[in-house]
Amino acid sequence: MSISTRGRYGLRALLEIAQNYGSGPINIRDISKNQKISMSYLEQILHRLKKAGLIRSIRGAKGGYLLAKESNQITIKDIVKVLDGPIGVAYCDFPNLREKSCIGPKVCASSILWKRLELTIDDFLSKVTLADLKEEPPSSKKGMRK
Amino acid sequence: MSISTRGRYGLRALLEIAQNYGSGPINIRDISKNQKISMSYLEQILHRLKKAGLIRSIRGAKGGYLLAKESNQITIKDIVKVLDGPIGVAYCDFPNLREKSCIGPKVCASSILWKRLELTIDDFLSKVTLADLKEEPPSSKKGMRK
DNA sequence: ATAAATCTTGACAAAAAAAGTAAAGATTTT
DNA sequence: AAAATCTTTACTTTTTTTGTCAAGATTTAT
Repeated sequence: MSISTRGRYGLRALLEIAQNYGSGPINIRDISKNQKISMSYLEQILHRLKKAGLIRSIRGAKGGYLLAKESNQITIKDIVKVLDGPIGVAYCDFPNLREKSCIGPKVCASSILWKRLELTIDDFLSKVTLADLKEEPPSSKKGMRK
Repeated sequence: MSISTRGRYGLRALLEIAQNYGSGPINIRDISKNQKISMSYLEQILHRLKKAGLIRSIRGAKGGYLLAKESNQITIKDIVKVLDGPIGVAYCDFPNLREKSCIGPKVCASSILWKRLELTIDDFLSKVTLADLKEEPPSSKKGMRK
């Protein structure tokens, strides 16, 4: 009942990228440094996020990563789904029974419970976007660090 | 983001025990047969549930397991907690930094998110009890409560 | 054009967690 | 006393997670 480190790292990387909006693409090396995640592992994670259409990349010198959509269009659910797989809390414990598709009402009762839990989580995660978590842009009086 | 098989099996075993209310204790062998879970594994699971005070056991011939409380006093959260451990969706990724307890606002934003998710799940699971999932005893009409 | 920076991809390995098995022992009822 | 049943611990296997490594492809700046 927990989020994998891949999921957590992915969210942090995305926040880093989102934060950088307006300063052009941010490269893996910087994300790695700021978030203390190894470059190799980051490559894997970012590749998944890219394949899923959440970010896009620019190659070559001065390249890096950018959000593929506005940060308020990217939900946490999207991210978790890409990095942790679908939310599936539990599937039927007897998917392969020939005689009937389900062993009986007791099992069904629990299956239904897990399904409802899944929907609850899903609902929560699809209502929060990257924008909700993003720091305000460092425009005003406060000195900004790069 | 899923329930372990131990948790799922445990819930099913408990439903089996709850179902049997009024017919005295039910033994491991029967639960094992009905739910298709190995006796050895069940022993492990039931022992945890007993230690946690959710069920009690009667030894010797004609012995078996009983709920330790009314089925409406046992929440799914109780069960999951015993079998899957506490819900903890995610902890701080940098618990050991000496300088400060947190690396910065970006990390905090995600930590807070995971904490809120945790509370959401927790809330859901503590509102459902075994009684809500239990089948009606065979004599009565088939009423479905919410 | 070329070199350097950067993303891309696939294979592999170490570590941790989950799932399950086995067996000897203790207790109680009949 | 025997049989049924729960108790407990140790161990093994399997799966998942968490990464590392390395060669390759692409693009930009000069």
